Amino acid sequence: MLNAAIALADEVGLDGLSMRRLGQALGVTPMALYKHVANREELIDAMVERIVAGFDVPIQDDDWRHELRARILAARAATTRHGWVRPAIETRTMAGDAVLSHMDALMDAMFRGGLSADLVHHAMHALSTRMWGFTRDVMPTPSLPADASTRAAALAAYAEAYPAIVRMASTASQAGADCNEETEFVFALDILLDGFERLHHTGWRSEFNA
Amino acid sequence: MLNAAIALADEVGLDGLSMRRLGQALGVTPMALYKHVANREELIDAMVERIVAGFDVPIQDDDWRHELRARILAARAATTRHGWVRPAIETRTMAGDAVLSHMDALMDAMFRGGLSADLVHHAMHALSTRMWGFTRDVMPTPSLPADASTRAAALAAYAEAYPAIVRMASTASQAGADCNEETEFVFALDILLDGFERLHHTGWRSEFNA
DNA sequence: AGCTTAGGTATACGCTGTATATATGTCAAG
DNA sequence: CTTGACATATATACAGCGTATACCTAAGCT
Repeated sequence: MLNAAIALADEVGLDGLSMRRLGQALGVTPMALYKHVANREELIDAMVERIVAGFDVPIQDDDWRHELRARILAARAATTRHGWVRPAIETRTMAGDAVLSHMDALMDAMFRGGLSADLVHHAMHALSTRMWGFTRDVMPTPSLPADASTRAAALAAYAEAYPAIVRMASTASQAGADCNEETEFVFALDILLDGFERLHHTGWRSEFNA
Repeated sequence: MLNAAIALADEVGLDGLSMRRLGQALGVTPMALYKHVANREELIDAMVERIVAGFDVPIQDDDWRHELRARILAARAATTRHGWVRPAIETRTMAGDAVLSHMDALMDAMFRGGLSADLVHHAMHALSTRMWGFTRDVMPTPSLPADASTRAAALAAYAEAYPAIVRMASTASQAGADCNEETEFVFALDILLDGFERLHHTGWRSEFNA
């Protein structure tokens, strides 16, 4: 049943995963599902646990920075394979075993690297959902009309109202293959990891502990 | 009507804001709302625009880093006053005028600070929803039983399964007043801004542009 | 043989967004 | 003063949702 639910969610998304549809996919009455799961939320909990438990982390004993990176990129590989995982994780209200294990592994790596409990704590918050390998993308901006004549006018009006956006959007880097979700994700992740490392080396302490 | 919708959402959350309830709050049939708004999504769009347009940014011409910080903290002040804004922004599929203006202002500050279009582009992605002043918090972990005897056993089992979590959770910093959403937000924001600045000074370029 | 129990079914309730068709009240033009 | 247009509110209805409740059936154990 979990497999069927995951397959269905892969196909129709989290919103499309209704108890009725899942029942239909299994050739069973919707209410039959409630013999296996208390309610829809619990079903989604179990689906998330299944995915998180399956994170494929490459074995390596390297420094903490590399381990964190590897674990998070492993999470990313799994969570991007299943589009529904993002909204699912974002709406979970309680961590399950697999979720706790992932978090524990990240924190353990930092502890082994010598980071203070203080810094580990803040680092986890700073990572936020990035520890699961995803971020909300910046909101999509309206696209220009296809028609050539109206397009120029629209672009001009656009450049007047939002000059910085247009300036950025018209650079080669944005138009080129560089604007890639994976690249952006790693860029931000490395800034955070660099930041943690720097604070660690300079003996940072939170105000509360200073 | 927008005011009523915002007031209702403040009270019952975004999910609680149904067309029927809003109609009731206005003493009007649900379908009456559709004379003013195409559908529920468009209503939420308008609500978000209203909030974003009301960001209260303190005037200052300082360096780009301070301006970004001030704008984002202004956004945070507004979006945390209304709990529904987070889920609302996260589900918007297209940026409106106010949203574009906010993004434009952030990018403009960076351009005036001399950052390359390349870096500005990546920085915006790295900020992600943080540019609106919020982050998903790390998932809540189960709390220990209140009963003293079972509590000790639960804690022991917990420490066995998730040693790093327990180690972190049992430090003073976490138990104390330091674990504060605001503090965590600023901590992560400053790491990102520091990172942008550092990359700017060392003349970073994306691989694509290298 | 009889009981428990796991699993499936049927029906129904209250909730959602919204399509469609109809009514009302205001105001400008003839 | 009437007439028609337009903005607004209404009434009804449909398809979907999660799930409470009650019932049934077959397998397994004592």
